[in-house]
Order: sequence, then structure tokens, then C-alpha cells
Amino acid sequence: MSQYDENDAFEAASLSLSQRALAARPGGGVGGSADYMAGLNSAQRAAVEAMDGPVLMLAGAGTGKTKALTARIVHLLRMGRARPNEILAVTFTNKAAREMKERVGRLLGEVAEGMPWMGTFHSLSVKILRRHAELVGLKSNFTILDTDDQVRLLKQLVIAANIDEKRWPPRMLAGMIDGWKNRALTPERVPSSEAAGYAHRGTELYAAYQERLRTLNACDFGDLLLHCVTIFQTHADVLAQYQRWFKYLLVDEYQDTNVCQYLWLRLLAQGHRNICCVGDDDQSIYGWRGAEVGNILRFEKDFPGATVIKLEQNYRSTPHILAAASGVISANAGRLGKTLWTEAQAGEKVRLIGHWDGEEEARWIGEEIEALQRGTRGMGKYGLEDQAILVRASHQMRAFEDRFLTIGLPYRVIGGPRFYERQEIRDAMAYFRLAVSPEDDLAFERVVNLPKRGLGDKAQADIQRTARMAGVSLHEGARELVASGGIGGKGAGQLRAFVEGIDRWHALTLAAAPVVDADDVIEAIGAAPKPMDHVRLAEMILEESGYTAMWQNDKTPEAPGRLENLKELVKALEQFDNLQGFLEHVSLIMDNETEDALEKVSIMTLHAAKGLEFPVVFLPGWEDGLFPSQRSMDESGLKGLEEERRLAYVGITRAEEVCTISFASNRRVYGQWQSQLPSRFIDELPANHVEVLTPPGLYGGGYGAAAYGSARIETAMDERVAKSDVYNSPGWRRMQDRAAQRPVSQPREARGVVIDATAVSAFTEGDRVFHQKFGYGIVTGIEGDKLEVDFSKAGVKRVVAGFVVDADEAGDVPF
DNA sequence: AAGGCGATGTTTTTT
DNA sequence: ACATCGCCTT
Repeated sequence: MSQYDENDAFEAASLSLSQRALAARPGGGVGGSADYMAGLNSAQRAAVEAMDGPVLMLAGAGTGKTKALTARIVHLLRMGRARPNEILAVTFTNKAAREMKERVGRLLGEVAEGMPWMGTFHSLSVKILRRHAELVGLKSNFTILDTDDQVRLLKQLVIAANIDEKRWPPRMLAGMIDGWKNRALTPERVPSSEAAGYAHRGTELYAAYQERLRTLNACDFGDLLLHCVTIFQTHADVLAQYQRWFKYLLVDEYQDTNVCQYLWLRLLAQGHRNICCVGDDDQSIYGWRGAEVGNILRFEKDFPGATVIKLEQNYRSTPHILAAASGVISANAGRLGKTLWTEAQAGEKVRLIGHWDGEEEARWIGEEIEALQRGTRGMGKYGLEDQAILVRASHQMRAFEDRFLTIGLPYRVIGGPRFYERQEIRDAMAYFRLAVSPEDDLAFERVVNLPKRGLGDKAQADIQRTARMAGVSLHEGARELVASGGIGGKGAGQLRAFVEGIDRWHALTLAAAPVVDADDVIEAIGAAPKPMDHVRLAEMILEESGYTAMWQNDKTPEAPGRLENLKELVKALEQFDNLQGFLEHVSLIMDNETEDALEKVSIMTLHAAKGLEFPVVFLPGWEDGLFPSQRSMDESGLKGLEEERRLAYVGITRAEEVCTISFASNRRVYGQWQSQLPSRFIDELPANHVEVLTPPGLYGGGYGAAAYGSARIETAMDERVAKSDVYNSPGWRRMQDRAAQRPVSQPREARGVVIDATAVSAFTEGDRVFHQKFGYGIVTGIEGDKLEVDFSKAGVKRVVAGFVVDADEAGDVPF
């Protein structure tokens, strides 16, 4: 069942909930004694009770903003201010929306299905847009393009416009258009000052792109919001209807809103102005994708008379950690200004350590994690799931993955490519899209020659031409081309089969969809096959198209993972009534939540860490150029640096008890060894909340030998000089040469694949094994639980036995 | 039509 | 270093 089904959210669906919820507490909500108020501090309470008019809830990290936000919703309901379907609650991610629903539901003692207008900007926009699509020239069943489709479409337009796509990459145009849409600029509103971009033809192509989208009855992500804003701005009656309906607005992570989202909110809030924005200017880290910190900084100007409530009591971190974070962030100008405080015990100081290079850093952190797991650091015992490594850029993860695989430390990478962004998932989805709507040209293009059907550029151009001449879809065009014999021998049979396959699958989606009316539909189709449930249909499509076989025949190490993902995809179908519902869902949702119970260290980017917390946090790579990122500073100057600093703030405030910052003197960047300077943010850490650790390498004393403080820089400089001597020494060069000769072409593992470190299998020399990261290999030696394996792709590696499986098992992934 | 090879550009990411 | 992409060869 789709989350975005078209049940009428305006109607009575949710009345029963509100009435029951209210009835459950006769006289409930009078005064502050209601259960949902229990445990709120005075600031949180104030945020809950300030119901009317604009409210800005400035919620520092770990100050219980979600608690306040959910209590506020419950309060509005209990006080009878609004029915559940009259509250608009907006988040950025589906995860946040889900969590809010759950928590509100728990407080109400009901399943919060009755809050239809709680969701992401995009999902709520889709809901609104489907009702008024015709006002922007779309039909209400428009499709939502992903970034991939978007770029491919733009590429066609760029080529058609005779522009050198090498000098002016379509991807760049996509970025510009996204930027414009984020700022709510339709093609005619793009300022002329920006017209020079993209070979002076940016706006022209933007307009052409919008036109093309309309023809395809499609939207990109930016359109979902922008079309809503356009409708609100040009149809006062429609806007008024929504303004009347949504009695209260709540916005989470307000500091992340872009101009378009801001307009969307402001338009809806005009009138009663019952809008409550929650956010933290110090955690604004998405400026690079259009977020405007200005929105939150300007709130009181935008909404005069606003109540501003600061949540400053932190329930997450120790005082040292908070002080370190505050010290760093205080270097930023133009903050609204908050001071976090806590009642927690002092705990450990933030630990700082320098390393020789990135590999040593990874080695040290690995050992530290294991020591904390055993409880041998005198700082308590922490399970692996309590520990996280937060990096600035995802390429930093590699060193950790390599190291952890070698020592057999279970880890999981959070983030990474989204499930639905993986190639095999998109391919499979394209097949499903074709089955549901054979006229989906973008899907057709994607898979017409996948697996290879001998339909290359020439054949595809012929199909395009035929279709365009007849004014029909590529699917129909292809049918005609086959019928007219306009296609050569080998491809002809294949194309015919492909076209007929689509017809057959399409017929089956019709038969599969409405279970109740199945008989009628079958009659209508005539010789239609038996009704088929959509899960089996999906399997069949992937089977018959040869797509599954394509990966089964693929011998690269990532192929089994891809088949695994396809299985997962099919499994995910079970939760939906039909393919259509599923496609709608996936176009807006990332479902990356593979909560496996196994104990694992988490590795993720700082961006992905926002909103999370861990007892133990490692922050490696604090080196100028890497963090703060050089690129960020080059492109956005001081603004960029300040955003990096907020990222540092986010990183530190993720830690509850133990926070360890580290840097390396040398790092390989783009294959080149570079000597690194410690991050300027390290200088901003308040000295009395930091403990400097001695690195294990003892490269002439290390940072721990020096008193921490103003002398640190000089020491670091001296150290660097000393180290660069070592770096230039013959011994070091020999080491480098050896390292360079080592076969290290390690294929990147398919992320999210469960690594079962607990499986103990007996191997003998000569066994053929499969490793998630290194691929296939032969066991050449055994030492305890460690194996020496000669991998065909990655060379000789020592790996923990639990990380490899028998090659036959791995190759035989049943579908 | 498809696989191999050299040029290229490398943050962060949601929907 | 390394992956991706477009072009060139077969």
C-alpha cells in the first residue's frame, strides 16, 4: 500500500483518531499535567504551549527538539485546536517523517495513520500537485524523474542544440537548473546576469527542458515544489483553500530550507501565521545544495512578533564535549547564538591525536575500538554498535574498510549509494515501469539493449526516428519498425521479442492489479493469462528479459551482491498492492534502513551523521584541505569555511561520552602523497577540554610530547619538518616503492552487503573462496582464523576466515 | 556492436 | 589511485 495513495486526506479519514484521542483523556490537556508534557523542561514546555502565531524553536544539538515537536503536535490535538488532518508537519527526509509519526502515535496511544499531512516537502508536494496538476500543464498521473533520467533527457536537448557536450556537460546544466529551481526561478525569471552561463544558452535549454517534461507528463524533484509554489502564486483560490485547511504548520530542520521551500511555507502560513519552525543555525550544512541559512536567521523579520524559544539544555554529551563544540562554533560570525549546557558528569576530555599517515590512523582507530569494546581503556566498555567513525569525504572510508576487513572488525557503512540508486535497481525499475506504462520512453531507452540484444546506436536511432515520425512511443515505434522490416536480421528477432515481452508484461499488470475485479479484467483482455500477483510478475519480468541471467553470467565480484539486491527489491514488492504503487513509492523514498542486529562499528560522512548520536565517536582526517575542504573554501570562501566549521560542530556534538579527533601528517590524495597540516579547527578547540594523546609510532616524540596550547603550532611545524626528513629518507622511499608494487587494485565492495563475521567455516589450502570486497581467490595458507588468499583481482591478502565463503556458495545465488 | 584504451575529474546528498 | 566516459578499434 502506497504511502501516497490518493485517499482524500481532506476528508474524514482521521476524525475517528482525533475523537478517540481526545476522548481518551476527558478534560485532558487542561493545564500542564498531561502525560505528553511529562519530562519536558521549561523551554520545551514553552515551545509546546506557544500555539498561536509564528514560533521559532532554536534547538541546539541534543536538546530534545523532536520530543518538543511531537509533544506540540499532541498538544494541538488534545487542546482541540486542530484535527489530525489539519496539521501540516514537514520534514526533509522520510526517516524523519517516519520517526515523527511513530512518536506522535506513541504519545497519542494510536497509530498516527490519521496524520495525512505529515511528510517530506516532496511527498506533500506530490500530494498537492496530483490534485491540481492541470494548472501547470500536467496530468495528475505524472511520473517523477530521478536524477539519472533528468541528465539523460538534458543530454538529448544539449545535443539537439548543437552544443559541445564535452565543454558543457549536461550534468552541469542539470546542476544549474536544480539551482534555479531551488531558488524558485522559472525559466523566464532567471536573472539575465546568469544567462551567460552554459554557453549563453542555459535559460533557453531550461525552457526547452521544461517543455519536454510537460510533453512527457513528468516532473523532476525540483518541479514538485516549484509547481506547487507556482500554483499557490497564480491561483489565489487554491492557495486560500489550503491556508484554511492547514490550521497549524510545523517545520523540522528549518535551517536546511531553500528559497523555494521557504516560499512554499510562507504562502501556506500567510493568514493565520501559525507556523512553528524548528532548527539550529549552527547545524546548517547543506548550503551547497541550496539551503539558505538566511531563512532561519531572518525568521523574526519574516514573521514579525514571532516567539523565539531556545532549547539549550543538552541531554546528550558530557561538558567537555559540549565545550569543545562550543569553542569551535564560536569562531563563526552571524549566529543566532546559543549556549549549550548540561547537568552531566565531566567525563573524558576530547582526545586529540596525530598520526604519521592515513593508514596508521585507521590502524590506531581500529585498535582503539577493540580496546573500548573490551573495556581496557579505563573508560568503560562500549559495544561496536556504540561506536562511529565520521569522515568528511566518503573516500576516507576506504582506509577504514580495508583495515577492518583485514582485522575482521565488523562495520557498516551508513549512507553510500542509496538502494534505489544502484544500477541494478534502476534497471529493474525501468523494466517495471515499462510493464506498467509501455509508453515510458526513458525506461525503454534504458533497457532496450540491456542485457545486450544486439541493438546498438544504429538500431536505437532507427527506433527513435520511426517513433517520432509516427508520433508514438518508442515501444510502438519499435513495433512498427519490426513489422515494416526496417531493421536488420539479428536485431530484428530480439527487438520483436522485447516489444512482445513488454506487451505481455503490461497485460499481466492489468490482470494483476485489481484483485477484486480480476475476472472482468481478464475477460476484457480476452486471451489474457491467469491473474498473477505482482511479486511473481516482477520475478518473471526480470527472468524473461534476461536481466537476471545477465548478472548470473557476470563473473565480477560485485555481481552476487547485485543479484542479492534484486532479490531484496522483489521482496520489498510484497509490501505493496501492485507495481504502480511500488513505483510511486520508490520514486520518492530511499529505504536504506537495513537494521541488522549484528554488532558493528558505523562508518559514515559527517553529513550522514546529522541527527544521530553515539557514545563513542572518532573524527579522523582533521587536516586543512581535507577538513575544512579546500574545495569548499575555494568555491564559497568564508561562507564555505563557516559551513565546514558547522560540520565540525555537528561532528563533535554527535558524541555522548568519548570523542576522539585525529589527523595525519601524510595522506595520499588523488594518488599523490601529500604532507598535511592539522586542521585550523584543531586550533579552535579550547585547550582545557582537550587531552592530547601520544601516537603509538613514536616518530621522534609525537604531538603528545608537547604541551598543548599556543606552543602546539610551533611543535606541529617542527614535527612536520622532522617528519618530512623521514619522508625523504631512503628508507621511506623504499617503503613507498614496496607499497607501490603491491598489487592493490581492490574492487570497491557493493555497499550494504551484510558481512557475516560470525560464520566459521573450515577451509583448506587450495579452496576456491569468495570475498565481498576482493572477489574470488584461492586459499594459499591458513593461520588460526586468518587465511592467506590469492585473489584473482586483488592479489594476495590476509583475511579473516569469517569474511570469505566457499566460492561455489557465492556463485550460486538463487533468484 | 562491443570491448579495450586513454583522457578526465574527482566533497558533502535528499527527494 | 581510480573510476567513469567517450572514442577508437576490432
